[in-house]
Amino acid sequence: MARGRGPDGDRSTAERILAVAAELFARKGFHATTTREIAAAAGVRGASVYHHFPSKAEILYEIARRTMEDLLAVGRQAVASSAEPERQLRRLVEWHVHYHADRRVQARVADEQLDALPPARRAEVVALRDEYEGLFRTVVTAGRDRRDWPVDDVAVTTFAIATMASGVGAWFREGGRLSPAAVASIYGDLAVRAVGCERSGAPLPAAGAPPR
Amino acid sequence: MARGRGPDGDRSTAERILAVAAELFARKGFHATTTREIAAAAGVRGASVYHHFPSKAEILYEIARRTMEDLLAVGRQAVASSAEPERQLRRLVEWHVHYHADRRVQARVADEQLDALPPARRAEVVALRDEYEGLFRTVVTAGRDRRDWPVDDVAVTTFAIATMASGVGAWFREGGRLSPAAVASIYGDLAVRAVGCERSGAPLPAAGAPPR
DNA sequence: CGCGCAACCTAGCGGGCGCTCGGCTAGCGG
DNA sequence: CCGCTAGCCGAGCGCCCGCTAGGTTGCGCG
Repeated sequence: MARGRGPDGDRSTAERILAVAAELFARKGFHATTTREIAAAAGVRGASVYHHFPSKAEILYEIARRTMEDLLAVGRQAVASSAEPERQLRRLVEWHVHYHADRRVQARVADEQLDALPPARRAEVVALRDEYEGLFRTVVTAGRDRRDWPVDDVAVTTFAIATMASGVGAWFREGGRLSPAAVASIYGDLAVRAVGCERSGAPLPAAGAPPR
Repeated sequence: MARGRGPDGDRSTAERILAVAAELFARKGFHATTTREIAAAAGVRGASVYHHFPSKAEILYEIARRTMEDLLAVGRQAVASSAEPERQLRRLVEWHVHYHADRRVQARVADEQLDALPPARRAEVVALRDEYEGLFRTVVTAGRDRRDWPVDDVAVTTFAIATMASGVGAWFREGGRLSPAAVASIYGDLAVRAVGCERSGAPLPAAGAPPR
């Protein structure tokens, strides 16, 4: 039967499990969250969770993989949106921050809970993450080589900017003082100034939402 | 007896427990670490741990509190070392990074595992952390008001810089390509440029180690 | 209608967890 | 030389974890 559907129950049970598990993993961590809690939050009994997922770890994997795939797609479009390194970096950071603000729960899980995955699954997600970080590295390298950004060390600088931009997930709350777009713009400014390119630059045509 | 002491056994058992627990908490997280693992790594049996600490959570608390107290002391000296906001910010970031590189295990635990503490203990450590973050906020505010740094939003900027500087604990390894001082200097540059103060500035008399 | 199966349930297994109990032992003060 | 105690241990308690077995329900469909 399809009991979960209808006016009150939203989406399918599997999707509801993913949503509430992400919330719990983000708030308490993977190991501190029990399958019974996930089940209760999703409105089913413990055993029913295992009708949709083979293990607790696979729930985490599904959340993390989807999120990294989304982020990678957004990042690729950010880089493709211009040939100018400064614009590429600003868009990368803005969309990264925007995504982390919009979907902060999933993004935090994907950033912080990977160590809880079994090695093979962890490797899959880390591969996606490395590919994503490669976008930042490429753009910073291009800025240094073609636009003379005063970047001491590409690897360190890249990682520092990515870390900074991900940090937004730790404090951002929907409906707070600042909109996702406003926060994204602030982080974009910080990033382009940090790498030392001169122009303060108009914050791009629109600091708008990432695609999808 | 004082069995643990001597040529091979280092320090007291209590200190050894704190050291190996920090290592395990940093690598696998608090909830994924068992008291039996801590005991084995410290060279004692499980029951002996409870001769020195009343609970696993109190071990985490001791690590986190000590670390935040150290960091706060270092940060206060960084601010006191100059009256010029740019120098204060650079020193704050450099010493923060240097500390995170030198004691990355403890620092990561203090940054990332606080949610595992019981509420009262968590509040104590968070109070120290808030005081520490206040140093950054004060310096950024001073730079904006007295030196016209183009800071859009003090709270967001402060948090972004602190997040960036803490991120060094995720990748730094002793004996790698860069020394703690070199990494600290790079992060110092990134921070002062990010807030938009003009001078590239000599990297201060010495980007040396923090006190203590 | 009545079969098949997706969805969900109740009940509970096996195991590892944090932690405790009571006892042994070595070194120290008197 | 004896008694005290800090330090450590073996044994194990009680709990709750991830997960499973097997049954029930009711919709989709021929």
